[in-house]
Amino acid sequence: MHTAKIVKAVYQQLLNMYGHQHWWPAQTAFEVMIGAILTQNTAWINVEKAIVNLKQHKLLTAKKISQATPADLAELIKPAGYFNVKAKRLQSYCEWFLRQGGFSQLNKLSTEKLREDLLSVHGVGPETADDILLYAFHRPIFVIDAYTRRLLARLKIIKGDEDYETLRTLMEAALKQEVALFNEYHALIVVHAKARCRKTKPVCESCTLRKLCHF
DNA sequence: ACCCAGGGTCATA
DNA sequence: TATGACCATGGG
Repeated sequence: MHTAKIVKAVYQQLLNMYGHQHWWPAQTAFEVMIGAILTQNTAWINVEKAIVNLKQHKLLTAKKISQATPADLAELIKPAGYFNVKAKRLQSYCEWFLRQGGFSQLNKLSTEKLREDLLSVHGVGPETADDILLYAFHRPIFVIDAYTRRLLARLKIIKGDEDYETLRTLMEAALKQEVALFNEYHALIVVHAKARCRKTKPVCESCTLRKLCHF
């Protein structure tokens, strides 16, 4: 299967184009987890505003978030959209996090067990769980998002309607199981997607991987 | 005015 | 199991 060769070549190309990204854009592992939930189907710029609000009100801890009223929490995260839904999700997550004993206890779990537990939390689906596993717990899990799916479809590696696990298995099978590599690759895919050709600029001149452009 | 953004859950057939 | 509705702000 030379799928692996293509996947590796794309990584090298993206790295040449954009350089190292040092992700996730957050100051602490806890902030990574909150951001992962807030960014569900939402532009990151809006998530940043919500996180700033949480910081300003000193609510960026598991205890504070779980103790806040849903209405107060919703008000602060408003810029991130879906604020009522996400307020509940943040609280479900923080209650679970505290119940499990926080990082000190969760770090002891195997990656498989931790993933299973994360997925059991209301509001945490596969991508959010994998964001958290990779960027907050530093586990070798490849994050699949809409950009990754489009990219693979564009490269004719997939049709596009495959399920999440199929794509994750595909990417993980093509690469060395290294946290740093998975971290960088997913970040590069997102950065490339953000820098993609716009409607106002149908041809991306600087893009040496034109076939990867999404528009 | 329209489209989409670093998804997930729930109801229906 | 497989679609569809729903959640909602903000920038292009």
